[in-house]
Amino acid sequence: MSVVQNATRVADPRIPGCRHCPLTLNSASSPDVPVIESFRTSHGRAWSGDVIIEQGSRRSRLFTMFSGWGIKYKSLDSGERQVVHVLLPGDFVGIETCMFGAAEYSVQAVTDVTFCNFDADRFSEFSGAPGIGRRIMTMQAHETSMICERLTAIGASDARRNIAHLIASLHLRLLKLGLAQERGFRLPLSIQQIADAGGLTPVHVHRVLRALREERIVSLDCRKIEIMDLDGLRDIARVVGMDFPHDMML
Amino acid sequence: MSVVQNATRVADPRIPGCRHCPLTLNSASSPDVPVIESFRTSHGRAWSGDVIIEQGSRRSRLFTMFSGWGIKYKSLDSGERQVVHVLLPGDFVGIETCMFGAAEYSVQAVTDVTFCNFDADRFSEFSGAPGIGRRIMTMQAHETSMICERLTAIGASDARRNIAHLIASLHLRLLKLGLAQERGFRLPLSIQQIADAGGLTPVHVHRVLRALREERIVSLDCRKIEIMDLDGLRDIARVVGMDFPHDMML
DNA sequence: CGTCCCCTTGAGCAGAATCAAGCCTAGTGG
DNA sequence: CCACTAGGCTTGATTCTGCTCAAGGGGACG
Repeated sequence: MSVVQNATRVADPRIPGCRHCPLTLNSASSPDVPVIESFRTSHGRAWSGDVIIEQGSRRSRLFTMFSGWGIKYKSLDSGERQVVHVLLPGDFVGIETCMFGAAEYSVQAVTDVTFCNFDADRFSEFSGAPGIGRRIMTMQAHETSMICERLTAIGASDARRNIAHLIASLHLRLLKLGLAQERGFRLPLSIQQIADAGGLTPVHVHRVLRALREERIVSLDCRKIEIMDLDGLRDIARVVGMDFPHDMML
Repeated sequence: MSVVQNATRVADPRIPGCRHCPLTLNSASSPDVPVIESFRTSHGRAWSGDVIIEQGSRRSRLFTMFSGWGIKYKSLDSGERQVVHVLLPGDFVGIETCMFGAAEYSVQAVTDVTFCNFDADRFSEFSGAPGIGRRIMTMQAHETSMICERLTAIGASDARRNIAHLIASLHLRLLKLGLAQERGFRLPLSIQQIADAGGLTPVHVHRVLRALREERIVSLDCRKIEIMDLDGLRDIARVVGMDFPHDMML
């Protein structure tokens, strides 16, 4: 769980581009693409467990996830931590470090991860470029919307809906990325990380998952989610607002 | 608690402009201001308890709070609701209704409220205008950051820190707006609304507040917060990251 | 003066946390 | 090749934080 120092500069010629990145997605012919490309600096790579951005750091970073899973979390002095967002391919990371000059969150690689770096020092030039600002705004709004759903699932629901919502919303995101089947998907988060995302203890998460398995809704085994009853799952998870899939406005 | 239909069109010549609005704050001489003004359509007004935006509504709305308090919340079918953000003068409301075409949250007036409307139909033109996109992005990022702090206070803390954090962060925001004293401020939220913001029950909120009063930290009486021990309050409330006041980058 | 609403307080309950132990797998070193 | 260790998952027993239910009190308003 060491802090990555030089991941930024590890270029990997095998990475062709951000297939999933909403910055460029479905925009092959857009005039914005060359602009975006001109701010891309390098590719990076981190290993499972590495802390890619450390809360409190004054270093600005900006990248899009290319492959793998990450978590964005806040730590408390008490040792608790709250996972605020799960990072998947395509996610844009580090805007706050550019805007506020310091990292409000830590970012940790859950699996091995590859990402595409942007020139954080030229963020304001980048975000001010015609067309780009709106793309960033849209991704931001999308992420905020997901965070609010988590907030609601944690604050206004019991552990059962909380966990169900976490699974259902990850499933939805992965489906859109083509990284999940209807029937299930690989969930590389540890029970501890799931607990940190749900504001629960690992012990209790386990009990909830066992209950959901016994009810033949979902089961988690060997880091794989098997969805036995998708409708049932979504029914438990339902947070009003999930009815609006808010497709990207790009 | 009726839904406001025509609040949008109630112009009030007494409202001179958005004194607190970060869209225009400290920017009297900026070339962006005339652009911003050209998208302002009217002033609005709503009364305590009015629902200004109703979750699920397909009507796009865009306004900045001019005076008064509001809450932005998500409702669940179970009848629970989660307050996601407390709206204060200067806050920019409704971006999601413009971007996603539907309201993911309800917005309710806590006190009587006045606000400045923008032309929601021309949102994409507005946000694409040079200089404006970045201003909106910054406000968005700022709000998201506050929501994440709430998420952390709710998910990774006990009720005591949760409530302390709510009070301390409102205090900080109000101080910046010049709407609070060091020693206290008016808090027009009902216990029920505080509970909805904290993911707690009114009964328990009350008990926590009583404990905080008995410890001579803060007391809430007649909708007024009296801060008896500011350092103590901030110490309880501490979420790492509150150390970075992330001043507006405008 | 009565009604309504919200705040306040108490008693009892339950959902989730804590504590603690056993298990399984992967990794390490003899 | 096997013994040993470490970390994470699983489970049970117990504790406690926060919820539910219920009843009393006080201010606003008709």
